[in-house]
Amino acid sequence: MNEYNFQKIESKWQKHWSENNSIKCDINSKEKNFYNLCMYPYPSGDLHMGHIRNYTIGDVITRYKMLNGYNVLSPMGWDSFGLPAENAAIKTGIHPKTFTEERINNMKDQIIRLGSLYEWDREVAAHDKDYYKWTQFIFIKLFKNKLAYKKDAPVNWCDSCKTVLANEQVIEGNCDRCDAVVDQKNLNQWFLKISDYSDELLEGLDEIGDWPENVKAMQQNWIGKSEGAEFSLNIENTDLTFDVFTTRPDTLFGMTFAVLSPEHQLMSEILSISSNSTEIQNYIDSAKKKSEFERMSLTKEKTGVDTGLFVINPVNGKKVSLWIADYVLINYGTGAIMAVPGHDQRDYDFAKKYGIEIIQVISDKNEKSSIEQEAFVGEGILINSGEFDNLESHTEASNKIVKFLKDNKIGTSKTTFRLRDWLISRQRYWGCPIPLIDCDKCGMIPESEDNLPVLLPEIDDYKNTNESPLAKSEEFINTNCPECGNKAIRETDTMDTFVDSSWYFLRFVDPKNQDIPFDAKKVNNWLPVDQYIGGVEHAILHLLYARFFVKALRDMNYLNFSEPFQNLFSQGMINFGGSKMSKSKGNTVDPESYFATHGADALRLYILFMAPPSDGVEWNDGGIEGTKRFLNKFWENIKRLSYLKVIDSSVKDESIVRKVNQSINSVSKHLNKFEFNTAVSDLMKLNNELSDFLKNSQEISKSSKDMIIKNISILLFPMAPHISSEIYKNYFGEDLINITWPQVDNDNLKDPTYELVIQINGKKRFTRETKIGLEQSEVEKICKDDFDMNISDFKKIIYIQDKIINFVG
RNA sequence: GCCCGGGUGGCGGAAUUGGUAGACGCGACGGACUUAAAAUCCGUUAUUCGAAAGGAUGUGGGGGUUCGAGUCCCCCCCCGGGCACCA
Repeated sequence: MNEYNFQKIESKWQKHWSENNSIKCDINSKEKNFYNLCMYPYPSGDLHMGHIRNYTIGDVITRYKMLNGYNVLSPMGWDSFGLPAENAAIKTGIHPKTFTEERINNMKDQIIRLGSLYEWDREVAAHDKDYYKWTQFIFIKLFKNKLAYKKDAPVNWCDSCKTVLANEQVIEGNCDRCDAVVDQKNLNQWFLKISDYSDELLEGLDEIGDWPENVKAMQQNWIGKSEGAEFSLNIENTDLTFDVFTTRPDTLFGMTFAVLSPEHQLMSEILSISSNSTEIQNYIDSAKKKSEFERMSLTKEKTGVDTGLFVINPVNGKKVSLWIADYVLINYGTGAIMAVPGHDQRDYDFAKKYGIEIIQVISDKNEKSSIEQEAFVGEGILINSGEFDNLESHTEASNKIVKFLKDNKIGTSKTTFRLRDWLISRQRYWGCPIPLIDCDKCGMIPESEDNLPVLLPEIDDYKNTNESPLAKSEEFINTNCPECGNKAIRETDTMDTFVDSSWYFLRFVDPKNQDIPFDAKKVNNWLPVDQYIGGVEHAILHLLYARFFVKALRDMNYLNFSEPFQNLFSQGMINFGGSKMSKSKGNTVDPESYFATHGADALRLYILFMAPPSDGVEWNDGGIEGTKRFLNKFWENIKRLSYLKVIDSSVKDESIVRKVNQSINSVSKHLNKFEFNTAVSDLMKLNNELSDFLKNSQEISKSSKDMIIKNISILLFPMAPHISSEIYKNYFGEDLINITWPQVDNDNLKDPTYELVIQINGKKRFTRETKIGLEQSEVEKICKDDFDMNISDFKKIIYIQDKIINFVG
């Protein structure tokens, strides 16, 4: 054996795995299937450390499962539609397709260079017409099932990107891509009806397998279910009514005013009957001018205008004033509220500012329930509430009052969600064309399935003005209606790329199917994904949309399960210089350079070793030296081990063989629990033990030598597959990938001696190397003989076998 | 404000779930090899008192339970992430 030449070894094995189709699952198998999936990446061109961490973890799981006898499906593909390719095209004139595919090739090389095993025959790319044909197909099915619709809506418009953004893509009023301020604009847009599944998306989180609690919590927050009541208020002396939603029906008697959002549909009627119409019009105009962010950030000072009109409280007939204020949002609930300043802080602030009456209707037994300084939102009993006095808030009284509303046909119980429908239209070129046709006669008609895919047209200029660049192609726009054959116009918007990624994990099971998006039998056999691995940045958007897609496809009979991802693992971010690595900050660490200087195995080990994989962590350049050193020492140790004189007796090897067995035990446990950092440290410890053994030994038995080299290679294989494959091949002539993970020998786990801790009153006083399995009396004797202790002086002795003895007194 | 995480040496982090706190690695310091450096190897490395043997303190802070607490209970502080005028 020579020096550890990682360059040579790594390229040799990467070639070997590829040429031998080392990972090739039997898609028709029904037994021991394991679908292991890493989130497919946007092809930015270069792998960054986040990818490295993601794919290293994924590859550890793939290889570990393979050696444990699983039929592993491990595919990889590309989330290859999206803005960067298009922006580059505007700048350089290179076609987005050319640009994208160059980057895919580059990134694929790097993924292979990391040593990750993927079944590349199953590769899919969102921009490939063989893929987006089926994205369009699914969209049409959604449309036909009334889960896709078009409507005029105030949308988030980024004037820098010239496109609309989903609510999820607006971060504190700014575009999450370019950071420009997002405006409100009214546009005719496509939506997917995710709100139909609000309840199921929420409840599914309780039934799903192993997902990080924080991801579940984030989705719960996002869906934002709240239960309460809805009832209508009548404007005095008119036949105008509007609905209000409240989660606190128990405070209904405390309503001292009502508020409409400035965008409320009753505005024109109110303007026509209010004596205050000029002021109202001014207020509506000024609210319109404020961006959503401005409105939200002005949390301290609430503004509003009195309509001079009154509404009647339906439970007690009390007349209260009607206001218009922009602290009431049009797109939550009904866009109108009953205001109970005594028990809601926002209403309280407003009432104080405008001198509106504040009534207390809930009282606690202690003085804490005063409403002198602020609203009282705690629990208590109802007061000033007529027949409902003395009921307990919030639940009991709410139930009774809701029942009253129902019985008197005033209102009803109601559940409201924060989750809105998913806006998927993008006025962009590099995305999946929405396959619909607008016919004057027939309306919105889907392209006939035989004509799919609706191909992206070739255009000269990718810049968008105020509509999608697709509109620049006359050839594309002008078509015939699939129903009546008359001239008709194509939809020119493309889809949000999150649509592409909402079903790719289904296509992987059947990637070459020319007739349907995927075969139901195969998908039902392989899904849900057994292990999904990706960054926490997708905790809400991608994961929620994919869950929605699966539920919708299930209801359209394309599959028979409800959740796409049984188990989810979110790896933490790798930072550098205290913040997220990004090209604009110039604080990136390029993984590729480490392939050359340290090797993929050393990089993989360091990535795994640096921290628990779900934690965020700071990149430390010195750290990778440590794993490189470890691999060098490991290589040298195996070499020295192989040179030892072989003898028959294995008596002297017992201890090191037991250490190997202990490592089989601990590495297996840690891998099962995703504790890769401690799995690596187990192997480092074992390597140190091996160094010590080699320092003191000149000879070894054949069986011990084989046992050590064999098992230590297998244990290392999931994490550092190249070096371990090379060693295994050198010694046993076989491909490690076909070997079975070792069983723990439970009879040989415990060391024969341990360090007994002798405590007096709970404090450590002495330690002593001691045989395991001793009775208390034997240990007491040791303490007496060796440490001169007078046992009878103590009141109480606590003995935990093979651990500790504590003398109390 | 609400909901999740988390707080352990100079640093990243371990700790069999109540039983020797600081494994493993990085860094630092000392030594060997070398003309020298790198690489490699051997030591030391929580703080503090002590020449040493040895002692005291120590897991964000304060209380408690226990023979024994990083781990369990109560109160408080700080940091990271998510949501937020959501009625």
